[in-house]
Amino acid sequence: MTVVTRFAPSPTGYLHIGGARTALFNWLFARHHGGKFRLRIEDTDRKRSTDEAVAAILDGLQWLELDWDGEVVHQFEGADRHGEIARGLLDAGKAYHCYCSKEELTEMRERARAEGRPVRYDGRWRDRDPADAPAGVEPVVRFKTPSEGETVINDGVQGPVRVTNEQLDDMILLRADGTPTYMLSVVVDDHDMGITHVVRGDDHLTNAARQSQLFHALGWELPNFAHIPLIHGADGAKLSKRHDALAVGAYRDMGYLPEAMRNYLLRLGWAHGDEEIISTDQAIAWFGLDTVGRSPSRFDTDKLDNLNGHYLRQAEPARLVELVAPALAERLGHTLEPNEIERLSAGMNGLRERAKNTLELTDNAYFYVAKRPLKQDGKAARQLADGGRERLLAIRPAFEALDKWEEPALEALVREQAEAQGCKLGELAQPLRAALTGSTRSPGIFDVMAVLGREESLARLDDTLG
RNA sequence: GACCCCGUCGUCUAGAGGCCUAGGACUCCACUCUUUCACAGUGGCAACACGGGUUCGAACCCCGUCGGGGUCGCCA
Repeated sequence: MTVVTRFAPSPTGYLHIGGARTALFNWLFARHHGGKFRLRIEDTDRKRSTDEAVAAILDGLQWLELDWDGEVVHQFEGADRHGEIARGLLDAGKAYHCYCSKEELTEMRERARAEGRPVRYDGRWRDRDPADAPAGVEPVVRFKTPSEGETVINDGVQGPVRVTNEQLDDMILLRADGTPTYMLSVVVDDHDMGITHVVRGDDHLTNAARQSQLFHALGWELPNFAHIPLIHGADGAKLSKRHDALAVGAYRDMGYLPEAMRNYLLRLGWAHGDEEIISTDQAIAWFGLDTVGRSPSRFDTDKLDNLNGHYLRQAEPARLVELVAPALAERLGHTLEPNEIERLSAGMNGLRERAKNTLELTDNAYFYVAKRPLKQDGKAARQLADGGRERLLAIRPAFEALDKWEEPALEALVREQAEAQGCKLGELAQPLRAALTGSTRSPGIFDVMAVLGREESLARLDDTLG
């Protein structure tokens, strides 16, 4: 059997962290088994679905590099097919028309709640004579839920979950306007698309019982269900708008790398022994539903940052330059010139060691392309004022005379000069850093000098000495 | 409220009856390295929710309590 999974978001908002992880698990599971990963947009609620949301979801998935197989399925396009299925159920006596008004339903629920009874539709139209139908009321179609026995979901993550059937009321299949509901559409689509494994959030667990009843009524084979625990905010509550920066796109904007995001999301609810840094290939090889945890987890930015820093240090300089270039260009007011890009590329090795996201990387990289004369920050200015300028002045000729403007030679020279001046290396290196970078924190100063080159280095030096 | 799920360091987790005086990672602290900041390395703080069973033996099995979460829509 070829494994077919799907990610089925509803396009009512952006792709959030929880959805992203669901997508990741589905993707990983499919890739692990050499199967298919399908994407289906659950847009049966016409009022709330938007094209912008669809675009945002696709965009988020693409950023995370979770590629789907085949065409994107838009659920609503199958409305006719879903309607047919519902009518078939009606003909088979497995569904019926219900003429309850919304007011009636609200009242029913309120009374049930007040009396402490389970809140659900009481099935009042289930066996009623259709001749009783009030005139002018468009009925909904409800599914005749088995009233006795229990429904057992053998969940791939949660294990067997039993729900007594009397707990489940007769769900609506077709709305009064004839459009299918989600409950109907998922079942039909999952069947039609040959979905073998339904991997989704825990919040769908009870839905699985209802859906399983529909599968049975239709005589269709049940897919394997796996309900993964939800991700909560740092405060332990369900992820919501209060927890800012939920959209995966927001993480991209905050300078996170997709591979870091994938690694982080993977470790939320899933583990492979003590492994922490897991490449995507390795994840595909190792991933399985059986090792998915059962308890919800909290989103922890610190860990994400740490992982992002790790992947940043691994990233190719050229790629990082590309990521950093737009923001730098904006700050500079012009698109980067070839020599600037070259300088950034050369400096990236030292730069990427010191940033945990590309925003920080951008800030740290700025001095390489900044126009002279550089502005010194407070601490840097102090370094120069506290005798630093004099010491630099004293070694300036030695720089001028240096043969090879390369890191080892530069370092040797400064060490030599420090000894000659009878000062510590730092007393020379720090003012140098202040003059060349405008800051007291930067990559190794000899690295910086080599990247900057003789001409630029001396020019920056003179800016502060003159 | 009813039903369902969950409960190991602050966080993510390993653990599938003896290998556990509970391991790793992040955070935090100290030290080492060091021209700064980082990185890296070393060390440290820190957990089996509670109460009963079962068993020679329980973080692991059972029951209860408490706590957290989810679902109860003509939303998905």
